[in-house]
Amino acid sequence: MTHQPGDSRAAPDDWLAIGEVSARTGAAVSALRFYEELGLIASERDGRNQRRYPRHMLRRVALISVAKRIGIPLQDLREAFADVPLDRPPSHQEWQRASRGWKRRLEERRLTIERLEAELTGCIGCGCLSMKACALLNPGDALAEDGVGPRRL
Amino acid sequence: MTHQPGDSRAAPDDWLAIGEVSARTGAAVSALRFYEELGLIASERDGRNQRRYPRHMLRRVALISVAKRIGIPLQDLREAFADVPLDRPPSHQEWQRASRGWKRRLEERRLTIERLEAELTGCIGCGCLSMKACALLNPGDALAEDGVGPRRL
DNA sequence: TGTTGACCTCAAGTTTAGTTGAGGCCCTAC
DNA sequence: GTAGGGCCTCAACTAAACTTGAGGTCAACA
Repeated sequence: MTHQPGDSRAAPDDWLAIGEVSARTGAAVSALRFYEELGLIASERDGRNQRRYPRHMLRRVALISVAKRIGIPLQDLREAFADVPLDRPPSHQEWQRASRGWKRRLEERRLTIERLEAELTGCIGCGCLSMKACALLNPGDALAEDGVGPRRL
Repeated sequence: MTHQPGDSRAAPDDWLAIGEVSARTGAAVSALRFYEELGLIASERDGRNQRRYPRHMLRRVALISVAKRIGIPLQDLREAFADVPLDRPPSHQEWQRASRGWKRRLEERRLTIERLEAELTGCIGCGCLSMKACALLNPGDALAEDGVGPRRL
């Protein structure tokens, strides 16, 4: 038979208490409850009505933390996670698909930063005193939009 | 003599009205007033008590917009701008120094993302089903901290 | 026995980054 | 001469992402 969250005979590490998840992921306990409210993560309850998390939830929390760090809003995460099941460990395929979506987002973000770095390198060279030549100030500059390269450089 | 903001004889493009700055930078008028309140930008007033911005302020606003886009909080921007004067166009040196500070911040951010991309590539390869090998889940992982590389990979 | 400690719920507060609205000034154009 | 546009201030509101606090349960430990 399978171990259940309320099953005291279950191996202690099969299901994690909220404090453990917090300790292992670095996310605050209150944040974890909040993510659950948003539907970003899920838990079962044990006999004492306490949350028990399956191990695969750690991965989700880790991704949420990282996304936060690089400024991706939680709403976007919901979409990114759309095809990854909450109630069971994702299959290889499901996880692959989600990972690829993630990579796309990360790449976009990295490219934005790389473009900006290139701009600034130009600025350092020229002192950026020439307002007309500064790509940062190009009106309607791609830096303020999505996915398109700067008009200059 | 130098043109002043209240000087109606000044060339029309020497000083910009808030609406113009908004149009050229993409920042909302209300956001510009807000940035001014925070001390991130500054303006003079013309004879009608309307804000007039020197051209070099466009560059600051552009940087603020970009920083926002990649998730850098405005407080950090204050520090980044600490050595760049508000009241006059920054000198070549001042701008160079600030630009270098910016580059450092951008690089950090880019590296974080690059590391995460590398992690995810690994995950796509392995399906990330092996919880013990997944660097994302390494407890106390550097991804949740500052400037230190991941323990794995 | 009692007192920690980890957990629970629900409501309210906080911070960041603004937006929206009311009420008003001044200039221009019909 | 009045309507509209662009600007002004100040106060209040919003949304995201949490945190904090009050009040309570349960189990283990001294």
